[in-house]
Amino acid sequence: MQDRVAQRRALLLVAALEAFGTRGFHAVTVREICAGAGLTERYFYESFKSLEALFSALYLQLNGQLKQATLAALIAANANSSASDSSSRIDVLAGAALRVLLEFIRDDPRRARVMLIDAISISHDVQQISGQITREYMELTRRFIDQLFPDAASRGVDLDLIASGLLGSNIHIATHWVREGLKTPFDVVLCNCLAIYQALGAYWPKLAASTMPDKPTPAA
Amino acid sequence: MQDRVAQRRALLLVAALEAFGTRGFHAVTVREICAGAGLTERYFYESFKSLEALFSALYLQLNGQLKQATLAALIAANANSSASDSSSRIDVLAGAALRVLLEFIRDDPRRARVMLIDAISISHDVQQISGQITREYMELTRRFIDQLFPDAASRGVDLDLIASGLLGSNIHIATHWVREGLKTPFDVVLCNCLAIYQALGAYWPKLAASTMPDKPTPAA
DNA sequence: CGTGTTTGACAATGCACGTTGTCAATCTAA
DNA sequence: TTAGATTGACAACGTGCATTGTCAAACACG
Repeated sequence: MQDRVAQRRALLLVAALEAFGTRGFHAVTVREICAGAGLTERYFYESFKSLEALFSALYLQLNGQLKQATLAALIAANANSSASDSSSRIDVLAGAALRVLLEFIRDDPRRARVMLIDAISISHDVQQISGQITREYMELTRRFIDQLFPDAASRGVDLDLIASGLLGSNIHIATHWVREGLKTPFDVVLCNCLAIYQALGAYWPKLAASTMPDKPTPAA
Repeated sequence: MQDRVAQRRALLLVAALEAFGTRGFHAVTVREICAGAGLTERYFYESFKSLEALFSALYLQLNGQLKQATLAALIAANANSSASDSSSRIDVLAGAALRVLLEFIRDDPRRARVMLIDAISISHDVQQISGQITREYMELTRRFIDQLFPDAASRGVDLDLIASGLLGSNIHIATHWVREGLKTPFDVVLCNCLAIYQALGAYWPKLAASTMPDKPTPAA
């Protein structure tokens, strides 16, 4: 009965989120997962080839949820602000995406451990997946910037790097937030994440205008 | 002879950088470390209680080097630019610190794996250390901002969060850089890292002036 | 020289885990 | 009811590793 198999698989994923999300990937064993899911080892191998495979499945599941929510929010936000200036479109679009991300983490901080911390340090296979997903988010950010400031591809400015930096700032702020027990109010976190986008948005025209002046290069 | 012990310890640290920095902490065994160092297991336990202890020692060593170089560069840069406006002091100070960081990574990318990737996902003990060090860098960044823009502690702006974000952008850009084989030119990476600081610096006065307006809050 | 310490190679132990297998209990369907 | 599939508890095997121990060679120094 394939229904039953899928249900067990789902149970395993729930147990995986609990185990990986609280103790971290490398502190978890197959037996623990099975105990958490109320199943025996046999049913683990029924659905997953290894712990890594389970982790990958969980990671992909979480990312699917987040991506779907993000895209939905972006579409909704875009509809509401089609005729605004660049500055307030940043507020609306980046704000909507950031809100979804932070809610996703706040609603279940175990996700942060899985998606933001462990995913990048496990085996090569998982790093491959995480790298791919990171690139997707970078691409989203890059297009976002590119659309708002078509003149941004000026000399010396690398949109991929800026996008990577923005992504990194979100990731780091979110993990730091979780690590401190979410004690900083949600809106404060959101505002300050957004402030970095806003600052870059405000600064961008200047960047595009100037030729990115050489900095003093004291003794390489 | 205590000289000999210290020398073996140093050999182990060299081997640790190679092993941890290329294959990652969890893919490394005591035996591999010993083989890499040309020593036998006994001398491992002579200097370290466990692989984790070795990793911690390596991590602290690398951070000591980086911190020392960073502070030296900041002092030197500060001396050269004591009488400039805020904007160019950002260029000089943040540029100097960023240059040191990126050189540190470029000169030996294995350090990135140890310091930026693995350190945050290993056992609780190591995470404690890494959290402490992260806080140090955040504190440095925070003071840096605070000094340049004393009016920055305005309503809704959390300097810790901004500092965390800046740190995260540097970390993410650096790891991304390494992951792509350092193919992006050094100066481009530096400029774009710096651009985020510059953007925030330019944006800060506006932030402090306005009351951090409420963003539209579409369906929390 | 020769004694005691340091070194190097490696065997031995023990543990934790992944993985597969056994077997009886339970459920399903005719 | 009964044959066959499904389930659950758990034993069994093999592996890989950390950690400790053995022993002989090399060395340091009186």
